[in-house]
Amino acid sequence: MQKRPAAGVLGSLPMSPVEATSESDTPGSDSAGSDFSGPDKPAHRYGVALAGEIEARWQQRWETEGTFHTPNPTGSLSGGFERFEGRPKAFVMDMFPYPSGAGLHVGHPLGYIATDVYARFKRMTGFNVLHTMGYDAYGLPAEQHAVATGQHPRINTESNVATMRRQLRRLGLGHDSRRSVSTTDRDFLEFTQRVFLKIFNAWFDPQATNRLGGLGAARHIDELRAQFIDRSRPTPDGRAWTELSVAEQRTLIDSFRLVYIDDVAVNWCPGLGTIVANEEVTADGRSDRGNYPVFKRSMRQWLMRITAYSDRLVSDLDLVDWPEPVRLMQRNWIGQSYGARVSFQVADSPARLEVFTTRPDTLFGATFMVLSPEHEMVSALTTSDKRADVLSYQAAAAGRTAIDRQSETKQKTGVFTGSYATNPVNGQQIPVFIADYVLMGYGTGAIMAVPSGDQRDFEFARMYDLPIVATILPPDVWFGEQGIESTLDCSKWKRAYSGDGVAVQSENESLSLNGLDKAAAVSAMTRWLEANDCGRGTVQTKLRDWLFSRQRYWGEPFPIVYDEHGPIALPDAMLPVDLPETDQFTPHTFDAEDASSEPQRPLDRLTEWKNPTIDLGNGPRAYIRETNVMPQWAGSCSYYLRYIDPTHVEGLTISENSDYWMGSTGVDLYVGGVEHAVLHLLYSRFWHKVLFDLGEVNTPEPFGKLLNQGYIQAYAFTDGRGMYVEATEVIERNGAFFHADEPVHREFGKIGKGLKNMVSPDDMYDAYGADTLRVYEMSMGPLEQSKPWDTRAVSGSMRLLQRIWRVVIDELTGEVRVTSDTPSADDQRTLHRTIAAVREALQDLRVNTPIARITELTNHLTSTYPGGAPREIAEPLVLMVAPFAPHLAEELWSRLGHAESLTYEPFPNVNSAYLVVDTIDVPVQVAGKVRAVLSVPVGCDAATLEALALADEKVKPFLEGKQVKKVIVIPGKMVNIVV
RNA sequence: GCCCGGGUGGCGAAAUGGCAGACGCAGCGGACUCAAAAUCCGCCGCCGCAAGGCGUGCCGGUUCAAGUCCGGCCCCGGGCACCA
Repeated sequence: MQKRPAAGVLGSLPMSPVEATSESDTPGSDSAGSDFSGPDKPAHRYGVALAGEIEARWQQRWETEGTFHTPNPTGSLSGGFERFEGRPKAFVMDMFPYPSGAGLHVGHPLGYIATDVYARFKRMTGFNVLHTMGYDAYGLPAEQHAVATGQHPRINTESNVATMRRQLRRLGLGHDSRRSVSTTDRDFLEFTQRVFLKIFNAWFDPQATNRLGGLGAARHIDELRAQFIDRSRPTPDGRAWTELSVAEQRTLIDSFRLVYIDDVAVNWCPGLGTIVANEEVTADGRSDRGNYPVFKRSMRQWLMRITAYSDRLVSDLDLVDWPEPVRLMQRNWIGQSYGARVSFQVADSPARLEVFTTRPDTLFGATFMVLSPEHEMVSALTTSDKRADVLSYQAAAAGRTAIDRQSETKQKTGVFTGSYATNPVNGQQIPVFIADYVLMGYGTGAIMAVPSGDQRDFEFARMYDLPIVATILPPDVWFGEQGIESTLDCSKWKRAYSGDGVAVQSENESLSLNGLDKAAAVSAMTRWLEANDCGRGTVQTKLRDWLFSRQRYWGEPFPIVYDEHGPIALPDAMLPVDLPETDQFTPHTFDAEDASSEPQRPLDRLTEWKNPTIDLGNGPRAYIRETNVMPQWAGSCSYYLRYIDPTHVEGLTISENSDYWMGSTGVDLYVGGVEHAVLHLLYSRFWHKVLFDLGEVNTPEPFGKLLNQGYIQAYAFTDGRGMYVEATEVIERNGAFFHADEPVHREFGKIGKGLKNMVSPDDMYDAYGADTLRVYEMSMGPLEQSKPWDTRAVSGSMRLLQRIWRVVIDELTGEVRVTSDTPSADDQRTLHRTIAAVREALQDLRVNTPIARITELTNHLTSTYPGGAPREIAEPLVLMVAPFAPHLAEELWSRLGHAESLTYEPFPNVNSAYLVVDTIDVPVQVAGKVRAVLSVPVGCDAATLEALALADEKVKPFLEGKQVKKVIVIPGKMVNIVV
């Protein structure tokens, strides 16, 4: 799930540099760290050494006691559930990471700390909390690393997972380690294959009523077969089911499945021996890695029918509490447009050309047609005299990638096929062109061109001197902008008019749109098309079915074998289909220019594995295994369900457990980077909806609340040659920056080794401790916001923890020094205001302001009670800081005499009696500017306030020589004297 | 080009339409110290000696009152991009 470029770069590093960093001398630790760890400090001051000791001790105790083991209602993890009976649940998740070999930098844990703070707060407010962490461990970087080193990817992957687990353990995250999964674990692989088979053994019935009452639902494939058998659904050619051969039956059923095989256009890179994703192709049509040519080719691939769910994937976005930008991105990605399909009769031919248009109301203005160069009917439509032109245009287009085409100038190109089609509304014969501005991947790959209403068509028409007919009357203001008189003579127009307006020049014997506005014209035309059997209203989506096969080694094998008729799903009992052991994970590569080469998948070479003899119920027989593997997204689609029942061996989960943890709205909090706003979250929602339709889960959406954490960025420095220099060695002098006395240039960017501004959490553990890192990251600002890392500023968080320590512990003796004194009313008021603010903010996942409130309370205590604060205030303070700095809080709680971990200790409650005050300050404004502050009793009425304000000595000078027009009094808030 | 998000001190940031800058970093001054560090106390938006004036990207509006609401612009960041 790692963002692609990062995974690609970081994943291929030969070893974990983090191990090396943390054991050698760490930049920054000597300058910043020694401030807190020098030899002359009081013996029991909270410094980095003491923090490290406390943290290691509590991490050990949590592990030994299973503090964060969360019980399920039933099954193998149900021990201790009684304690939570009747309590609410909270399922708190991070997007799990790809275990990169480069280890973590300080930006990674931001979200993990935030979910941990929230999870700990929820535990202290009575919730049963499911919180753990997994690893998305299949994928390309590990495979590339294996290719480079000859070492099996599993070895490297497992060592990277171990490194990350170690780094995260030191953060003190309250994860239930029993539920921590890696997608490459054998159990998890089996789980993924089971989910795959649920989807494979399902079809989408657009007529079925789904569980939300809408139309369209997945059903088990056997129900489709039953419909064919009992003839409630006719076969395509009308024959009875029993009259079909076994092969025909299989092919028919397979064509309905949610997972199916089809020919699709892919980016084939012979030099790499693999298909590459669109994002991996450079602007000049070469591979991102290796710089080999990439060819657009059609290949047989596995696909998932995600487009069947387009409507629900859009409409159910209303059911989730997600950031609006993410919902928008999903809607745009799915890209539904409402319009019509229109069918054009080809002249002198029985063939028809179908197009999609969002503007059927402009059909009278369609004066030519354009097909994508790859359209399947191009060859049939091309007349012999045009064949040479068409073929050369097609060849030129094929040699260019989609990206290449787009980067071209706006100049439209195309060629005439020699054929004409009939405009169904006016019988005109209109020429058919091919042009690469029409994309094969959208709609039908063909358009009706309305040059008066579409700028692209307009440019094309001008280029090839084609007629332009207005069907909408543009408003006068539009003509004004063009600097021309209002006219329907489009030869005078400078551009197409695509806006709204009244239809003109749009009538035939049975239809007139003239005078109608756009909406009325669209619906009138759509009705006419349907009545005359040459079109219908439809919704077109940009979303394509999901290309699900990869020609690689390090991924999940399909639980599929083939016999002579096609693919067969293996039964659950034969799962998992393990990835076979081999030392050849390199894809076979070809002459980089050989576009006609065929991919040879790594698994194809394992002939013994590929050709098993299996008994599928009719005796042992030879089969051929599927040798594609699943894409990396597969492992991340359903992992939240595995967290629920990590040891369960039948089906997907125990339904009682998934019902309990998913509740009515799904995962209660899902935190991750916005880079997954579309693909991961869309694929995951799709799988979940299929499982929902099939009754495997009972929420329509997997993730009820989503939050995107921002990035942590850092300054980077370049020298005179433009080379990056080690950021930790740069010195600031009078606003300028120097590295080894040479001036350097400061810029701002992602943290990482590339920019030589890497800051690892290990550096921070060594210089300050994990609690300080946690507090600092939470105090930096709102979680959603990107913000710059500043190692210098970390010391402020350290100082806060030192002061909290000092509230409870005598630095010189190490003795607890809280008193049994009765706190003053002022203390109580400060405390309870803090509690109220912290509780309210944490409910909303605002993590920075509670730290400010806790700081204020701490400062109040250290200044009021330099020798030790009242226990009645100190204990709630310790509990409030616990979600942020859990090790420190546990240590203080324990020293305060509590035997149990504070994990489930109730979070302090607000006693509103302490919030009551008898006097308040009311600002007095004159003409909107504050001139005085009145100290008045609570409940002071408006008349008294007004009198006090007008009589105030500070106010009087501003009233001199002026007429008081009006006095606005908001009792308890404000007095404003208007002059 | 279209669609989002955001512009507040030297820096990170706070602020149900009601005292702009809480809290922290950096900086300055003081206490302690032979000294330094650490710690503690104080100052810390800009202009001004002061009184005071000016300040939340810019211009305008609504309101007794605008960082906050409305309209128009500018800049920065992100997403999509010949989608018919």
